[in-house]
Amino acid sequence: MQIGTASSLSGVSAKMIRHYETIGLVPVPARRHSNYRDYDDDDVHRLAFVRRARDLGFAIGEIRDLLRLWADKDRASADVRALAKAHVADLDSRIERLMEMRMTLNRLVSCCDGDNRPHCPIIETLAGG
Amino acid sequence: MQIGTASSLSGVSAKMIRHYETIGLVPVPARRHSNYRDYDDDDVHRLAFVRRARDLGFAIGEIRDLLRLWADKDRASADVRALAKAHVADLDSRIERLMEMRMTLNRLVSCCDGDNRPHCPIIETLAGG
DNA sequence: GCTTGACCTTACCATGATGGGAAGGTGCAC
DNA sequence: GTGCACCTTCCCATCATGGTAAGGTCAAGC
Repeated sequence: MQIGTASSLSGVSAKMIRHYETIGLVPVPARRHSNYRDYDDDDVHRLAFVRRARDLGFAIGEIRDLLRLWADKDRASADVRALAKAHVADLDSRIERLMEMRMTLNRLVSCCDGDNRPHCPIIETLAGG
Repeated sequence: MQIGTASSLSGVSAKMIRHYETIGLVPVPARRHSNYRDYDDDDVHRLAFVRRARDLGFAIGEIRDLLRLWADKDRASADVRALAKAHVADLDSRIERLMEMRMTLNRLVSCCDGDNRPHCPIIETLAGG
């Protein structure tokens, strides 16, 4: 099938499919005599795998590892689990950081009158007041 | 003062100070005859403002607005408040998205034995199983 | 046979915030 | 007068993604 078909079946844009190919995340597909890329069901399956991993926030490097583990029929599930737990820890710290921002900002917002007068604790805090 | 001094006083790297200058976030400073940039306390104050806003997760475009509001002595605090609330909403959706990822992943991790055997619900889920 | 339109190809540029490095100028202290 | 710390500009890289331009391919319809 052509890249457009593989794209709609996998949920990965044609642009990104080509990109994943150039960075070596997915194998180089066969070409027809038209020079069009030619994908099969396995390719689509792999692309859908990548998309799901991206949806869970895994970075490209981690997805590379996940694809290797997926292909390795003798893998230890402990390896996958460790990778996933590391990613959860990463998510945790990002969430915590964002929540700190939110808490600080919410505190400032609740202190701000929000009227027509210029006095504003938000700006004052940013200004180092 | 030189850019290095302004950098340590404001907490913004010299690299980023120059960057903020080229994108017009901060004004072009005076130059000495050596062609070195020359900053004063107001510049440092503004840079520290930018850094605090960045620390709260504001994007450059929002910081541009905040700087304008800061400079406008007749601003309505409601305008600042609205900007901050919009940013809080943005933080909320990012947090929610990350928490969804974390929840899904944690569920998978808890279903995974994490032993030497290859069977792994994490990989299977990614594979669309 | 020729046109039209949908698809494909590569190549380049952009985002946003930041860092790295190269090649070279400035200025002060010893 | 040399060495060192600082500065300058310019270019490149990240990460994942999108856009656009210029051109090739192919099938359907006239």
